[in-house]
Amino acid sequence: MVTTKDIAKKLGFSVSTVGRALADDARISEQTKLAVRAAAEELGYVGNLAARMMRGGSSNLIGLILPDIQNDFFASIAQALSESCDRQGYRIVLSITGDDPETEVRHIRDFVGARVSGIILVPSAGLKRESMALLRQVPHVQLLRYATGPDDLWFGIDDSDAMERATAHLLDLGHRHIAYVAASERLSTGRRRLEGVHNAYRKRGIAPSSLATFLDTPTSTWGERAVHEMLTLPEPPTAILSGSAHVTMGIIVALRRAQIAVPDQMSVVGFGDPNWCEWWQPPITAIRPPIQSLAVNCALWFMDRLRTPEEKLVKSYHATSSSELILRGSTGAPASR
Amino acid sequence: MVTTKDIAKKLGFSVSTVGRALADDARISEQTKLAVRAAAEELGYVGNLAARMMRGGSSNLIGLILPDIQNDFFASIAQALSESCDRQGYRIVLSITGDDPETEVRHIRDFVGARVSGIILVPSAGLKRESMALLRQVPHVQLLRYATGPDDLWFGIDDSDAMERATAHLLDLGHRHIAYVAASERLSTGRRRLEGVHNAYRKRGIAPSSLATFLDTPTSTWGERAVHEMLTLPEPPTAILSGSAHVTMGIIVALRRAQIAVPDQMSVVGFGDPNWCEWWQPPITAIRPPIQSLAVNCALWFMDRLRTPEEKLVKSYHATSSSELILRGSTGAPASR
DNA sequence: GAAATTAATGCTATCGATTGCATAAATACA
DNA sequence: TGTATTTATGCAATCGATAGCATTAATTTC
Repeated sequence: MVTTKDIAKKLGFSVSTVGRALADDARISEQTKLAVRAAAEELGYVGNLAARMMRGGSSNLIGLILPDIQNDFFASIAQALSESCDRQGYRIVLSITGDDPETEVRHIRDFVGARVSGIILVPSAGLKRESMALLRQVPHVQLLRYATGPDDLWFGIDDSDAMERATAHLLDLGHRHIAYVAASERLSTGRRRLEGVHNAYRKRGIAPSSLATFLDTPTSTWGERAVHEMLTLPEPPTAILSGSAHVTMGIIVALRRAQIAVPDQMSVVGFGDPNWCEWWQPPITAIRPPIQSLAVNCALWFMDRLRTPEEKLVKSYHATSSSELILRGSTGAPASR
Repeated sequence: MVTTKDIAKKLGFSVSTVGRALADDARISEQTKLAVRAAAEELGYVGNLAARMMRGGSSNLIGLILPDIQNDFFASIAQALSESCDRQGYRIVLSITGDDPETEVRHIRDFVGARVSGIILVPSAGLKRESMALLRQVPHVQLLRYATGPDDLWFGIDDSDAMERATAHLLDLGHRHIAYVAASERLSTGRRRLEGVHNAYRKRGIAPSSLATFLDTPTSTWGERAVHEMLTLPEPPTAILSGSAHVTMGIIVALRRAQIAVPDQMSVVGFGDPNWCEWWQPPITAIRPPIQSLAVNCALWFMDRLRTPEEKLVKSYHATSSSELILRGSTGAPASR
């Protein structure tokens, strides 16, 4: 590959002069700069980032750790982050962990090895001590999920509030037998969302005894299975709260297979609002988290932090944004029995 | 950050010894190795990739260029590629171009600057000369879309064959007035798919005069608009071929709004088979491209190529995999008039 | 017991870009 | 005309890991 040395040799200059010309140093004559730029262009010179980094420079790389990129939720985040970072010259190194803590450590280690400027992560459920130790070496911020151990910096959704409003909606419609199908409590988001469900009950003075929870992995398969299970209950629910879009899909498909009419026999509220929620028949009432703005805010804040001198850095920062509850056709009053 | 020098100082060894101990060099005594490893662990040493790269080493980074990560199609590719590469120790640097050639050049330039080991790209419609020149400096392979200019290495779907079969399915059902809604011919995939449609007509000796094509950007909005337009034709189609999943979504939503029954009044075949195709009512007949295996094959082939000595490299390689046509409920014989 | 071999480690140059400190030439000022 | 100043450039060290070539000590061989 072409180096400054090649350019220097071609023009009879020293590497210093070439380097300065390319950096537009004031000391270099215009004539020389033009010659150097022309030669660089001609030879197809592209500066070696590794060499630049060696001299204390930073890497313009930001590590992004996500559990899954096929999930619409995370894909939107990747898109928004990528755009925001791009605008400031940062590139994204992608790590897809599949929620596997081992993979997560490996990738974090590589990020540190590559001396990325920072790491934005959606931590896996079982974030390892080792990962935390590695993270301590690099500026980082947590997104969506929150794990104690790394720096206390977090951008997320007010999961509790969102879920509380969804639950309130169902309770206010008169539902008393509600099923909650979601991710296990191993994730911070799982815990918060369940908390929100309970809050809604508590604030209305309704005993949560009639709440049936189905907690496992947030997949459509789990949504389907949960529906089958809840239908065998002595007193089946009249409404379902879903904790994730994949689960919602599983639920509504299973309901249709079981020929249960939505919303007449069963109301459904989903967390997460992919396009098909609007297009489904009936359109699905759903919580729409502000993913886009969340990701953009996080990116801007984080990149600003990367430029902030050490002594001015805040130790702790939590930013929560609140979601919208989009009322559509999948919720209604319970059928009278 | 901790360097080999720090470890050396702590233990009273030279950096060479530390380096060799970490590299498990045979000349170093077991005792020393243990001491060095322990110290490295304790200090939280992570080798500096940049420094390693300076000495002719390669970067374990692979650049991935995609038009859009929110598209299910590309997200699956990213996932599969990421997993395959991970298994061989490669990390993915992500570039989302939004099909903008300017963004594409910038990202490719940065990839070259970062001395990535290779680039896997889905080229944008207007891949610039500058991009091609930069690509010439790095091993690369094209995925899905094919552009002349970069190396003649390509992994893709047999778009023509797939579309031909979908068209044949409709023709064989008796449809003669067919609408084809897809991406413009600026993309290689767009051209090939249209080619396939024509092939089906030709092989059956049917004049393609009754084929109405609606070519633009492959979005759901375009799908909706195209439906509105085709319904105003003097002789509206009895079947629609869609060139992308997004378009399919737009089409079926528009049809439902217009209260046109599928498949009784209108048959629909989509290119691309996201989950909801199966779950929609009626389930959508769709072409399922082997994205997963395509991505995995591409990744394995490419990483193997990265290890191949220069003189043994093939100059040209095209791999096409064929798609499946999944027959579901959205296609049927045309209504008799 | 002297020479030869092996084992364990150190010294130093290298990769490419950057930068402080010379140096050389050209111009300005007294 | 000689010194100060500006302008344009070169030299050499630096960043961290690696690898060829010493070097030293320990052990084996004849």
